[in-house]
Amino acid sequence: MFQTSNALRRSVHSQVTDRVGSSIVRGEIGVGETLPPEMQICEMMDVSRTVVREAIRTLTGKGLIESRPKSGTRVRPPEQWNQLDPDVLRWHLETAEIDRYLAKLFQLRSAVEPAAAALAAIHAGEHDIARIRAGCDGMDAAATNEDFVAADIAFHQAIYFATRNEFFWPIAQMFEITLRQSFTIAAPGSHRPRALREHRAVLDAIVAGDAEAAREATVVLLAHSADDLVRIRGREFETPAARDKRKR
Amino acid sequence: MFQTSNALRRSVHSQVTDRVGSSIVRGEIGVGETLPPEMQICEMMDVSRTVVREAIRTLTGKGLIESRPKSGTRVRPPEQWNQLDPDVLRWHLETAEIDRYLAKLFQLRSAVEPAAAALAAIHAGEHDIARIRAGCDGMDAAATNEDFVAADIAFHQAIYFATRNEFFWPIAQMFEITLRQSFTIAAPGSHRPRALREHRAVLDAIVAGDAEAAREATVVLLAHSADDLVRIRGREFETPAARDKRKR
DNA sequence: TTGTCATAATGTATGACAAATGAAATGCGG
DNA sequence: CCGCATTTCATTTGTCATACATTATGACAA
Repeated sequence: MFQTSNALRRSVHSQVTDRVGSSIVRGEIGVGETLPPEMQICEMMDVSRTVVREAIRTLTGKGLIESRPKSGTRVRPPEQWNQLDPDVLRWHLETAEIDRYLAKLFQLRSAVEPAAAALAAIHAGEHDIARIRAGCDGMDAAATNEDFVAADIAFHQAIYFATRNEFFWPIAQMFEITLRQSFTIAAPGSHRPRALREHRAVLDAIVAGDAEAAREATVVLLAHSADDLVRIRGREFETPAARDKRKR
Repeated sequence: MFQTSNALRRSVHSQVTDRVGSSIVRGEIGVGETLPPEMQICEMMDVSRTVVREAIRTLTGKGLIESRPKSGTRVRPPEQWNQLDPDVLRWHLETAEIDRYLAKLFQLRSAVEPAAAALAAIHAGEHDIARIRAGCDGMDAAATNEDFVAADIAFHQAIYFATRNEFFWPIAQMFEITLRQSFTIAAPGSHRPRALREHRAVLDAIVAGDAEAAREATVVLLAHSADDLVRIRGREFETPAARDKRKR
């Protein structure tokens, strides 16, 4: 391991994009403020203006900043960021408040994944089902915890792709980044048998083409997953339903 | 109206980004194929290499392409595109198959918005509620159909922001683009009273802090909205539940 | 208040060189 | 003469430097 994952080898403008983007997301620059003029950034990071401009272009494309002649390049309000962009997400995860972000992502997942399973039950083709089944089998055969997590991720991703709805795909992409973190911490080996059973239930419902069954099975799966997360990492991972139940 | 919306006045690299991105999304270049060398694009569009490179950088940031020295710039598989990116979405909507894309977006909306309303019921602050209420009032007071749609959009957006979960925000952003199209076509004036009543029901549930009620009210609202879309634009807008019901 | 202008920042153009890599050319042993 | 490894070459992207164009801000003056 000579490199920080895949960050060191990359091109110069990627590194600049990372440094600037990261400092924006972690709030070092503040909404509405302007970042230093391009030439000044060039000097600070010892790169050419070409590189800085291409980095700025990338960040503009992600909605983080907007620039005008004379007035400079300003940080846009976070409501306009592409929060689902993999890079933006990664910069978020570098923050100290990882648990809060994982919890919020789990909220989104809880909203989307049952519907994704229902759509998968309707639209999945042979290839899709093969991929989902491969995920199940991989979880079954997994020797190490790492293999188990990888298969688990593949399973869930396959469901998103099986919706045949491309707007679900980037959400799956995103989960790949985060599930890897939350699962490795939150999946105690003792729960594997139950997890496996619940995954197979989702698979069966999709194979049968039963949308409602697939939705319900996914809800159950996520609820138990949330229970684990609550137990291990705290109440932030609670679903609204569970919260209501506790409050009463 | 001297310009094609806001496309003509913009910077040169934005225009190049649009042209290239659009032609990729509409499949003129094909997955895995390489687009022409930078210099060639420069000649074709009569711009400098600086501009072309910045456009390519933007598209790379959206996941559409990846480039390597010597081998050129290739189109990545659509699974890796940031399909929720506003630009990518816009390029999609230029396609002939608008209905299919609107239908898919509605599927995502049906999945996300009930959960968003539930979260809003828990987390909304005074400011959030004021915005949601303003949306309702705006719908009530709307003279023209355009005003009505604008208020409607503001209402739904406010709910997404009220979740206090930034990962829901870009989805709201996206809907702003598309709701404007589907609503203007699919909202017959005769249904306004019912729509207004249902919107107020969501608002009331959020104000009361009742997550489950907010979810249910949103489900109802969306179901009726889907009915309208099905009636006007076709079966593609059907929800899975409605589809099951019809099949039985 | 209004209009004009200087100024500072981004936007665009051009030319040169570095680095990487795929493919052709080459050399060697069989 | 053929097959395989090696080397060389050429093409394309990546980076740098410089110059000029464009635009909007803020100050100044009528």
